[in-house]
Amino acid sequence: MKNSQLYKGSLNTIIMKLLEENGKMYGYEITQKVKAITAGELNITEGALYPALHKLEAEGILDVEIEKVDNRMRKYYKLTEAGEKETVNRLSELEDFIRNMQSLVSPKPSLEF
Amino acid sequence: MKNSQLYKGSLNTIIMKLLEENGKMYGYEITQKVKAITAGELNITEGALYPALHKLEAEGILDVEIEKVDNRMRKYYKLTEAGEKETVNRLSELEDFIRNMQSLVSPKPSLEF
DNA sequence: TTGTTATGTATAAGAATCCTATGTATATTT
DNA sequence: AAATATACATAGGATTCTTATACATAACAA
Repeated sequence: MKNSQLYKGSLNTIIMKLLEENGKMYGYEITQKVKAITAGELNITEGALYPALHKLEAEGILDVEIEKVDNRMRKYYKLTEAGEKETVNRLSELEDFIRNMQSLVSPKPSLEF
Repeated sequence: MKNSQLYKGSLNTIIMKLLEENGKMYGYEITQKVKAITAGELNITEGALYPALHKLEAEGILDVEIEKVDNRMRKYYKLTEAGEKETVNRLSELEDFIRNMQSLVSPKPSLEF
């Protein structure tokens, strides 16, 4: 896992965005989707994912629905109504964050020349 | 302070980038610079900043130089040679991070239509 | 002159997030 | 038969950050 510390704090936003986009997903599916989208660069560990899902559920952001596929358990998560609203906020925060980090890293050249 | 969790893990990179750009800076100056660049959106707390500076110094990333200005103490930090090399890596990681987060949030539209 | 704000550094206690390691279980591939 | 993939779960520890507190000087406002 080559995850840098930078990803710390972004897991909830990632989960919520993927659920907003895909309707419902189960944990293992989320890890694979993230790996695919980031070309293998970001690997979400189970030790981070499952507690995060449980917490989001406890907070009323996610609903869970258990299915049995191929004799194996799957817990499908989807956004609640409150979760959808909160997702909008989180994505807005993410945009601000990215914009601010880019400002810090690529400062606008001054116009004195 | 309206800092979201997203900034967690990015403080070291921010400090190193600012020092790379400005040569040497002291703690309070860093907080003000960040506040200015982000239009007040990111406020670095002392409780986060000073331990971070001390750790970077202990790791050999930063050198410190104490000055007395206006009867008040200032501790100027600057990158060591190792620190400059490490800064290149950190900035590269930050670029990857931002790119990956943008991929997750703004998925490329599929071309099937 | 007295209080507040700004400047400047520092640390302790706790919260939050994540990683590592481990555990359980079934299905598929080698 | 063994290894890998699928699928969920948690305990222990590391790391990072917030909150609160502390000390000290300078500048400004009431």
